[in-house]
Amino acid sequence: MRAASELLDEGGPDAVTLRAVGARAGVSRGAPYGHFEDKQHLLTALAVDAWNSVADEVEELRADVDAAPGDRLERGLLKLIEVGRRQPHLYALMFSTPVSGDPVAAAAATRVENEFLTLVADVVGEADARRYGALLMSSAHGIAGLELSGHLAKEKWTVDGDELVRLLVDAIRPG
Amino acid sequence: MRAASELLDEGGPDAVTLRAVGARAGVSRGAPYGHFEDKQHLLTALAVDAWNSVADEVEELRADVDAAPGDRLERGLLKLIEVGRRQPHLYALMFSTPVSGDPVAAAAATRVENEFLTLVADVVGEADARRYGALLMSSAHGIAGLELSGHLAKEKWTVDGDELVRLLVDAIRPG
DNA sequence: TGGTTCATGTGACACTGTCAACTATGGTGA
DNA sequence: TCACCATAGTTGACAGTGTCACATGAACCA
Repeated sequence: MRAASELLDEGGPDAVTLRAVGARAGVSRGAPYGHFEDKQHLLTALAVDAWNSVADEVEELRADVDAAPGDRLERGLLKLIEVGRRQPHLYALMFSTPVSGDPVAAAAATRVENEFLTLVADVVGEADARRYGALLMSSAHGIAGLELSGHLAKEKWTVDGDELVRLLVDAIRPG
Repeated sequence: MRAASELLDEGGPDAVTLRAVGARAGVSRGAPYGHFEDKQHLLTALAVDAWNSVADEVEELRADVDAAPGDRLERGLLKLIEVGRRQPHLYALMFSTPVSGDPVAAAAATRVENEFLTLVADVVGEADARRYGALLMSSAHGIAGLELSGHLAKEKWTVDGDELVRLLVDAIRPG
């Protein structure tokens, strides 16, 4: 598991061959089949860990009552984007694994969504939280995606991801 | 090429095996190597076609001077999202192919970006076009991505992709 | 006619995920 | 101490995969 996670960071999903995973873990190529039904299930397990990790970070951030609601929301969105920056392959995995079908994966993703929902509600109120929550998650995901594929070059757009998040949160604020 | 495109739509990138492409085109598995350096280059060629196709559609839409600038922008963003809905695998390919390194792919993507840029400028003015252009493309891409991975269920967020685009364009309008 | 060029067919290679059969290994109860 | 069992790991085999060097064949030009 740890071995697979390292290999994913180093060379992407294609580098996560069962041979390589086994070698890194000090076992043989067939060993993972004792723990995972499938290569896909192994990758899904990595994605679930990532979702839960993001949920933990946002949960911790939400506990910081000193910060203004807008700042907390901004930093929460950046937590997600930073996964894309630091572990691009893992990030891609989180969103390429279809959540429907795997209840465990769906639950982990729902944790993150709910964390964001309360963060957004603190800024725009309960009534509009869902609408704007969907908008913010979409936009944050899009920013991460465009950064990842190199379509968000600063010399072209004059802004970077962080500024876009700030722009977005400001635009959402009531009034 | 046509054969590869069909196979991509039917079963995703993994279905685009050289054997299948050859069979569908009536030739043998090694034949594509006369036309493409690599399987990756073949897939990139599909992505370039898709980028140019979107650019054509937005260009055509931009010529419709009867529509309000805001409506044109809205419909332009939906053009991109609709590729994600109708040809999810092709859409994924457009953004998984890194534009840096392949100048042809970069040029095709730049065409789309410039089309959107003028569309945005008609709404917010030249001065803010780049900023808001980046925001809108990011958000549209994020909406398409979340729809694709099933994270944008309407029962959860009470809105769908189309409404998010409308919300976004309204939020961008000056004043 | 002979020669050149180019698209295509073909066999081979190393590699992949997968699985059935086999082999430790470590603990349980008698 | 022994037999028993569950669990984890190994290993050989299988069907596919992308890739490439080489052979084939047809179309064109001198």
